[in-house]
Amino acid sequence: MGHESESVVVELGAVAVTVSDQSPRFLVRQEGSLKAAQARFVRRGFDVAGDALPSGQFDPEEHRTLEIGLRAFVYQQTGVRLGYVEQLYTFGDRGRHPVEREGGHRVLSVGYLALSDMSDGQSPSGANWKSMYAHFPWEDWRQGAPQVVAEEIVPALKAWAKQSSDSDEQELRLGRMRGCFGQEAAVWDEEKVLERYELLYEAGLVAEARRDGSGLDHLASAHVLAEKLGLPMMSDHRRILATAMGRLRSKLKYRPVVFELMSPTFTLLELQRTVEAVSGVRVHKQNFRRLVERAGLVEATGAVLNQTGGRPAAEFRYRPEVVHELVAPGVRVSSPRKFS
Amino acid sequence: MGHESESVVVELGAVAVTVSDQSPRFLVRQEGSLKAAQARFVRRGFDVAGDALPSGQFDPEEHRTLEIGLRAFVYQQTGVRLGYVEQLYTFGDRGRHPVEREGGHRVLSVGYLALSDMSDGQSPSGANWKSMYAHFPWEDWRQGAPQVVAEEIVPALKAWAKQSSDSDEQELRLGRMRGCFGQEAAVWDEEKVLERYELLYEAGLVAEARRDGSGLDHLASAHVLAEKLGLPMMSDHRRILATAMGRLRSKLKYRPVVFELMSPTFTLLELQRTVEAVSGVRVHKQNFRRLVERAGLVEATGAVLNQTGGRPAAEFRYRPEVVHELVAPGVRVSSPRKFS
DNA sequence: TCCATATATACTCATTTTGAGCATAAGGGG
DNA sequence: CCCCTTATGCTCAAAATGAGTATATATGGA
Repeated sequence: MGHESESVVVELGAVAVTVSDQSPRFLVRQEGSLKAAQARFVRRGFDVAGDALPSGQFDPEEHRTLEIGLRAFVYQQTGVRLGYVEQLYTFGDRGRHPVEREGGHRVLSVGYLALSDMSDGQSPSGANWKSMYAHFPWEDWRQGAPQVVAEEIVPALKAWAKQSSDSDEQELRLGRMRGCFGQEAAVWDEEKVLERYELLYEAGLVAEARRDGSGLDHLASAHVLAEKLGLPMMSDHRRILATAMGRLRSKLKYRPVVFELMSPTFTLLELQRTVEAVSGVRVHKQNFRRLVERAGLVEATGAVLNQTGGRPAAEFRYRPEVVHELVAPGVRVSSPRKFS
Repeated sequence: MGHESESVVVELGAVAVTVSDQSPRFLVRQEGSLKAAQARFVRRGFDVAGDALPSGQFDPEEHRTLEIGLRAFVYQQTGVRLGYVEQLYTFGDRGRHPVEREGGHRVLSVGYLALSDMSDGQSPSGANWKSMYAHFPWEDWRQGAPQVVAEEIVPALKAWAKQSSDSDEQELRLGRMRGCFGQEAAVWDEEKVLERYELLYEAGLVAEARRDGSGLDHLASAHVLAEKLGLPMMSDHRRILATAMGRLRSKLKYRPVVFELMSPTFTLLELQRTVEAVSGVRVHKQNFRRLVERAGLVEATGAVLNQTGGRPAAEFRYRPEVVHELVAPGVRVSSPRKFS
């Protein structure tokens, strides 16, 4: 076993999230943005349909830390300078990267979650922000359960369950379906983004599953359905996206990370809309305000904004001191049964 | 920039945790357990005092997934077959690994957290389990605030704060001290294990800081203090340990992971003691029982155990079904003001 | 035997937190 | 001024939480 065979190429990739127009969005790589040196490595994946996350090959000579490398790639490929960044997960299963399938080096991807305020003109022109829910249409429950869940996903997963010859396995699949999509006794849990995507993948319903060959072609309608299940992405990037989205929704509740998505000052409704956009569920306005204020997360600037369409709103700013105080609470979303 | 310079060596390491004798413990590598092929790589770190976590170099030829490689290394080096495993963090800063300092390849470490039930004879003879609190004596608040906090850590951190020439920086340091160690208005937060270790490292108080050269030698008593601040470990393994401990304490509260540390059946007091051992705080017995039962985490087996020293206890088992039910809750620890 | 001492388990009670809704305030546009 | 909209203050019941009290049932020894 020579040293050569043991070496591994490390790819750094970012899911950079922002919220605009009440939609969570993430950054994709611009074609043509790659330096020649990187292009060879990165282009390989483009034979697969769909956008790609900004990413590049970690260079130990150039990058003192992984994060430094990541920021450089994102800047090169999108023009965006990242602010808040946290590590998500390291993906390393054989065969998940297109380069490997062609017999190249084994590729390890270190995924990052980044949060940015890209409101009004903060985003460089040309930065390409894609809607999260265009790729995960079943994740947006702000207007109630999305049609696609009841009309497409649940029936298709029931059919998939039936296909198993083992009746225990059938029950297991149905149980997963219920737990993931809030059917029957189960309740919608907005954090299970990854579980849901993986279930759909395993059932062969999303485009990537068919592309990767594990798709179930017995369903004649499979390709029609896949089109209703959101836009596919290059390689396993949609899975990475799902990981990021789940992590973000979860973190929202116990750390004050929403503020990384806000401009320096904001109204409480703007804050609420941002939380709702990310979590995909609506919250009770008065209780949200109570929670945020009681936790000491914000303070009024004193200014009043009257372009809100109704009574003018007080302007607030984040109070970063909370982090050093007693406990640092996040913004808990607790979906009310009825919408306000 | 040749291809060679861009390749990276990936190390897989595990913090395998169990609880025995009311103490959280973790697995360390046995010297002499290494295959010759690995020894060269791994031995480098041994010039630094302290134990090492089981770890080895990821081999893309041999290991289809990172987890498979990890399990193999832990088995080879300790004889333990891991059960529950989750990824912790990928460490990649330049200079953190001894091999790099000698001019070798850049090393990336993917750290894992593993949980095992190693009660009564489950652990292979020779497996070397070390007490967590021997390395983090300030983390065990089950008997109230540990002496070392008030007598050593707080004064030393105050002294460290004073040293800064900038008075803003002084205040910042004091604030971190209070937040980390629950002084004054702040409350002890058992999850901040990593923040605390990093603060002590930054202040040059732990042995590793002095070893790595960032120690503050103006304090004549520094090496005396370092001995009271727990056993050091090889390389940055104590930092990885702190990461694992913090993650575990946090996860305990929202996922039913304690049961990975329990034997198949147990009494509620045994379960409580395990939670307390890991979280390092005591909980109210009656309320703990109420929480666990109400959440449907356990069910009585019907058996009764009367070797408990008092009234016989009912025997319980974990009910894995909860995970598929409505919400999957963990075991929230909420330290009461007074101890029962 | 009977008591002291453990632990086990059931229940109570006050306080807080949460979910939900009502009511009023204050802008803009007809 | 009326009406629509959003902002903000306040109430209220239900649920969760923190802290006990009370009682049950073992063991070990006086």
